[in-house]
Amino acid sequence: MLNPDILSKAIKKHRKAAGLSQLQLAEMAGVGKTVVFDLEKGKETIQLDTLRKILIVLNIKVVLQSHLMNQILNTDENS
Amino acid sequence: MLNPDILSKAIKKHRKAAGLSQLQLAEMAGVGKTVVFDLEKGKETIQLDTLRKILIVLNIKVVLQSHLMNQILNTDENS
DNA sequence: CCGCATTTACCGCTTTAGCAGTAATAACTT
DNA sequence: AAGTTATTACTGCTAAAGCGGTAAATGCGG
Repeated sequence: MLNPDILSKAIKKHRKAAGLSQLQLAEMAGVGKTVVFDLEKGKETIQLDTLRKILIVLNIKVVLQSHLMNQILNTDENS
Repeated sequence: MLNPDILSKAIKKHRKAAGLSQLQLAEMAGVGKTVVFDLEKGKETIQLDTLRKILIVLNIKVVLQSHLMNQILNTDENS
C-alpha cells in the first residue's frame, strides 16, 4: 500500500538533501519537470516507470512485503 | 528501484495463492481486466493508483528504503 | 527591499492508460 | 477428446500523462 503522502514527502526530502531543484531532478531522471512537480504534490496517477526513474536518481529503494515474497525472491536467485 | 519483473511475478504468485483469476482480481480491485493482464506481463507504465488498488487486494505492502526514510516516518508519526 | 532562483500554473501537442465488449488461443477438468 | 475456464489480443472510445515553452507567484539570500 504505497502511501502517496509518504512518497511525496520522501521524494521532496531526498531531493533537498541532495541539494537539487525540481528542474534539476527532472533533468537527471530524464523526465519532464511537471512529473516532479506533480509527484511532490501527491499526484497518484504517475506512471510506474516514470516514478522508477526518479527513485533511482534519489537512491530510494522499493521493497515489496508479504508472506510470499521470500518464495519469489528465492526463486529469482536460483535462476 | 521497483523491479518490474519482480513485481509481475509477485502479483501473479499472490493472485494464484489467493485462488483468483485475473478477471476476479480486477473486479475486486475495481480496475479494468486489461490492467491485471498488463501487470502480470511486466508492463511498466501502469499508473500508481491503479497498482495500489491491486496490491491492497493482494495484501502486498510497499516499503521505501533509504538512509533518510527514518526521519520521514518519524516526522509523520509526530504529526 | 531587491534581485535571483525556485515553484506553480497554463498551454498545446502527441501518445496512451484504462475501460468493457468481443474473439481467438491456451490451459484445465472431466 | 470434449467442454469449460482462463488468458491473450483486438477494438473503439475518453481522459489524461508526459513533454517543454512561457508566465505568474513564491521563496531565499545578500
